Formats: sequence, structure tokens, C-alpha cells
Amino acid sequence: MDPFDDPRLTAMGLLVEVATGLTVKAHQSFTAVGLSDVDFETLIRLARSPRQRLRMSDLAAQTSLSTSGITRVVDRLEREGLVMREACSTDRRASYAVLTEAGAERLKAVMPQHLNDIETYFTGLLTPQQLSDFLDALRIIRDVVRPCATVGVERASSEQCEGEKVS
Amino acid sequence: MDPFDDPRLTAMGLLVEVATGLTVKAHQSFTAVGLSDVDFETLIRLARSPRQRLRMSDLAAQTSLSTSGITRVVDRLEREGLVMREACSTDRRASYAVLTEAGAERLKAVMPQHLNDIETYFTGLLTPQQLSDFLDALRIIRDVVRPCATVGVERASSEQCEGEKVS
DNA sequence: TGTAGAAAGTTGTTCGCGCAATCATCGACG
DNA sequence: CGTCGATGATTGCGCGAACAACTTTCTACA
Repeated sequence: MDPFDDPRLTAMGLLVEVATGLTVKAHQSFTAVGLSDVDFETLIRLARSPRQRLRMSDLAAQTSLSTSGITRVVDRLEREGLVMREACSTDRRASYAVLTEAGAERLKAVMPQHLNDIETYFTGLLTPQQLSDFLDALRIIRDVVRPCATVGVERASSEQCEGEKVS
Repeated sequence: MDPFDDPRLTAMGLLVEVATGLTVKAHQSFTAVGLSDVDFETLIRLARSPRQRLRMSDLAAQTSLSTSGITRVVDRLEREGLVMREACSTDRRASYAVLTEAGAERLKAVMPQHLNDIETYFTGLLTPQQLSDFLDALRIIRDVVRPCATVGVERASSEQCEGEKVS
């Protein structure tokens, strides 16, 4: 009779509701140190990339923001001194966004609270076995909905820094 | 050495990545019938509520949009004839957003594709046992991060429609 | 009953993001 | 080696949402 109570719909709703709820919790910690959600996302992606750098377009691909969005986010972060733009030595069209020391410091400042939030509202609520299974399931889905989430990491790690180990 | 590769951080990233990815997939189906993501969210919440109606503020609470955001979304949907505003008989400050027949039809139009997407990119990827455990975990987290996700349902179902079953 | 504070909803303002157009550069092909 | 399509990044523009201020109405308390 009611075509709108399909269990798949409920499952989908549950998933986005949880993700949104956790995002809201995290948001509060981010604003406490003067970062927006996308600021944090951008900085953490850089921090977890080889040599703390990523090309603008790779950053866009990883964050599911548009390239123009990334341009403006990096503009803002650069004004605050949290990232630096650096020219690519092999492709004059491209440029890297590089995490600065200040950017890393800012990240370190939020990290304890942020990790505590995740523990309190997510990982700590499940048993180790539950959590492990949960993450396995997430990975299965991630591999299907997001085939290229690790774009750019091999590039950044393999490319030589100018003057460093000059072949 | 690297304080940014904490497994909790990875877990969080995985979760939001999956949710975002699925949202993007759904977005394509929604735009095909002329709905934005929030349009769909709003309509489906109304459809799944008793008497297909919800007060503006309850709608805001359920969708994690601000009340001003809901005002404008309902403005738009009302212009398109998908919802109707209706005065509350017991509180002259409040008003209901009510799903119209056209709104229900629009929802029915997207539903097959949307359910198919969910099946393809989410529920169908896991075994029944995996899915069941996954949803259990989600519910555990949801209950903590979103204690009042069902605001307004008992109100809408218990309140009498004017002229209907008068006392 | 009258007044003060809270709550529901709308509106003005601001800001962030996506889309499309643009510029510069790269790679391929004749 | 020159030309053309493709790619990386940036900017103009418009839309959509949050925040705060405001209006109306309700509720509590004296």
C-alpha cells in the first residue's frame, strides 16, 4: 500500500543520517580552531599525502569538490598561511598545494578533540568485531562508488623534488 | 611518527566518503525528474509521515536544514504544486507542509531508479547477514548522534484534522 | 487578566560552491 | 616543427543555505 517504506530506502536514510550527524559533531570541533569542514578535509588530505602535497585537480578529485571550489579554498588557506602553492617542475600548467608547518600545527590542534569525537560517537559504540565488520562493509561499497579515491598519491611520491636526488 | 594516520580518522573518512558517493549517485536520478537533493529529502519525509504532513520546524529538525532553509524549499515546492501549506488548527503560529498528489506522483516517478541505485551501489553489495549487521551498527550510532530524529510524528498523527472525527 | 519570555515562521544579508567560459600549456599527429 | 584537441587552473556569475533580526502568537506566572 505505501510504496515509500521500502527497506532499501530506510537503509539509505540511516546511512546518510549517521554520516551527517557525525559531520555535525566534527564541525563544532573544527570551528573551535577556526576551520570550516572543507578546510579540514583539504588539510588532512594534504597531511596524509606523500610529501604533504597534492595537485589542485587531485585534491578536487579526492574531496569531491569542484576544481573551482578547490581554487578558492586553497586561496583562503594560503592567505591564512596554512598551505602554500608550489609550481610543478614538469608541467607548467599544474601547481601543487603544500601543507605548511602552520597548517600541520593547526591540524594537530584539532586532532585530539576530533579523535575523541569519533571515539565517542562512532568507533567506541561498537565492539571490535562489529567495528571490523562495519569497516569491511564500508570498504566494499567504497570500492564501487568511488573507484578513484586515491588519485595523485603515486604521482606526488614518485616525482622528484627539484634539486632533490637529481638523477 | 605521523599523527595523521589514526585508524579512527580512516574509519570516519571511509564513512563520509561512502555516504557522499551514494548521495552523488542518487543526485543524478533526482535531477532527471527535476528535483534537488533537498527537494527529495523533504518530499520523502512528508510521504513517510502520518497524514503526509509535518510542521515546518519538525521538517527542519528531521532534515538538518535550518528553518529558514525549509521555508524557502517549501516555497519552491509549493510553487511547483508538490506540497501545500496548511494552517494548524491549534496553534496559529505554526503551519503544516502537506504532500500533494502531484508530489506523491513525482516521488513515485523517481522511486524505481532510486531503489535500483541503492540496490546496485549499497545493499546489493553485501550478503544479507552483512547488511543486517551493518544496519544494526548504523542504528546504534544513529541513536547516539541523533536522539530526536522522529520529532513531530506523534503530533501529526494524534492531532485531529479540522472537521474530521470531531471530538 | 495582563505582562514577560519563549517559540514558529518569514525575510534581509552574506557567503560558499558549482557551472560555464577563459587562459595557458601539454601532447599528438601530420 | 607547426597546428589542433585535451588538460590544469582560474575567474564571472547565479543559486542556495545559514545567521540574525523581526513579527506574530502562545504560555507561564503573578
